[in-house]
Amino acid sequence: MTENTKSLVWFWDALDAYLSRHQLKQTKQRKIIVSYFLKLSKHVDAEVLYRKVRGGGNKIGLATVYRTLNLLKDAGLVDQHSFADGRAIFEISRPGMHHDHLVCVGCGRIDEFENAEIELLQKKIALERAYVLTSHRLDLYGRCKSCQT
Amino acid sequence: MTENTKSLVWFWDALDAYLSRHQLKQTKQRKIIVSYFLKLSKHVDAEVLYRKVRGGGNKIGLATVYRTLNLLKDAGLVDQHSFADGRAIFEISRPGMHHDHLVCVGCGRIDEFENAEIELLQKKIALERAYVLTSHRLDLYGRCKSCQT
DNA sequence: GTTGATGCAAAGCATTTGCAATATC
DNA sequence: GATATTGCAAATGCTTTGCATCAAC
Repeated sequence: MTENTKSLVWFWDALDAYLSRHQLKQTKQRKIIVSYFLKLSKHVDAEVLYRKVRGGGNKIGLATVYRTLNLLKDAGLVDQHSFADGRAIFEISRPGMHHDHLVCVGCGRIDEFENAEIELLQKKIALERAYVLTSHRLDLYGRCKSCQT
Repeated sequence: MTENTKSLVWFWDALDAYLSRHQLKQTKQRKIIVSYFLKLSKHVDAEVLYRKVRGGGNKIGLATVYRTLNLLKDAGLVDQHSFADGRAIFEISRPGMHHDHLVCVGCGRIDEFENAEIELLQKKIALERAYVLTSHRLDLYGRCKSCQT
């Protein structure tokens, strides 16, 4: 277990709890995939994760990577987010800590931000239009410092 | 020419100009597709437009609908927007009049809104992170009045 | 009669699914 | 040993593309 994953014992615990609670099985591919997922920084995309796993010498199918990611999503442990280019990224869910993304169109880098004022304004807008909000998506696209020629 | 399209002469003019400027041809399928596009209200999706066109007794391929929509997009006459469910919608571009969307997860209805304060806050955030913004996307998902059981 | 446009079917892309083989409980 | 899981390939849904045929200039 690496430095990185060591601090994420809660994640493994929550996953174990979810698995037994749903009589799902603890398999070695799930362990491998999850540990690579945790080793990658935030904003993991399925293809990249798959390549990392394969690169580590494990012969696991892409479908299993997707299935595992979906499992984590169902368990409420990760959030899925899809960007304008069609790819989806997964990140460890930090309940109550909502944030939005700033995506660099040059290098693909993703930064996060939170803004309470914006959230408030969104609620106000929904209220005015008589919508009951379930979620929202705010992505800012632009060039990060190092991609501004 | 219907009521609806009559008021959109500028659209046809701009399209004609674009076509000749790029030595592209004025075809009957383009005319048909565009007139159906203009007849549909805002937020047109390719599949729906295709069905309308076919419903009108025209045998035009789906690919041509997509090609025409992309042409309009290249001409700067329509904007494309894609929602969380993967479908894309096209709408007449109203330069300078940026707006965001409120999407009903129940019936698929789409409302629009603009909020200068939010735009301003976005600019502020980008500035703080040293990003040069190129675009953004803000979608609010929820249930509209008639979908609140 | 060039050159661009169309229709169709095939290809892409990211993701999901069916199914027989296999690992976990 | 029952049942969930895997790997693979095939299927998906939306959109694009290749190509021979056809229409616009």
